[in-house]
Amino acid sequence: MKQPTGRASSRSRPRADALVSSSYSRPAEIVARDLIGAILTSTIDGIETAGRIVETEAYVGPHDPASHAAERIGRTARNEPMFGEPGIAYVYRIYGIHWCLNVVTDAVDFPAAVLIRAIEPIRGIEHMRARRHTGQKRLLDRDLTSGPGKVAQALGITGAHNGHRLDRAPLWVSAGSGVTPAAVTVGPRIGITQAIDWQLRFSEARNPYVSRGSAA
DNA sequence: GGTCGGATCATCT
DNA sequence: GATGATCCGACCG
Repeated sequence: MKQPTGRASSRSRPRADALVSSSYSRPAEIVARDLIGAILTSTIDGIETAGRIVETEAYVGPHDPASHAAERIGRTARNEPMFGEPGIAYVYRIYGIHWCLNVVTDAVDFPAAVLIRAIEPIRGIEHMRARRHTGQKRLLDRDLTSGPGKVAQALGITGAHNGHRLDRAPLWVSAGSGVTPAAVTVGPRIGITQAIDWQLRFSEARNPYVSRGSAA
């Protein structure tokens, strides 16, 4: 769709409250820690939903054997966004069923990313419930977004958002109220078979919206 | 409370 | 042809 000359649409203009690109130009494990407490908002399909990030995982570079861009794999069509600009989304399909949202970090041509594993719903909760609803049972609030596949489904995130700059509609990250280091729990990543002892999962301590399997 | 298996497909060997 | 940064329902206790 063409825009009138001299005026960008709100869809392509950065949000004033969005985190700036330099926030992401740091090692993934630093960004992953800092994103705890930040706000993730989507306006996909005309529906606004938002949540507070409460759990992340860092995939720190080619030396990280659990990364989609590990050295042994190299640069491929799938992991290409991880080599791109810090602050863009890397969205991939897993198990043929679910979508997972990552934020690309560090530097161009250095593949690193932060997986958004869980958020605490803030706005559009009934829309999230409608998107997540599958069976007969009404989902508890804490089951709406307590896992990476759930976050994507609740917010309407799909492969269509792969490579999207996360400082603007329809999907962006903005600063939250801030979380002290003492309130962040660090532990091993989940669902991987390589580097299982690397302490690269970050979650807000005692938050009921973190995924199952998260350490106390 | 915990564990188990099926769903389902893009990606890479 | 095998695998996977997951989820959910079924079943057991």
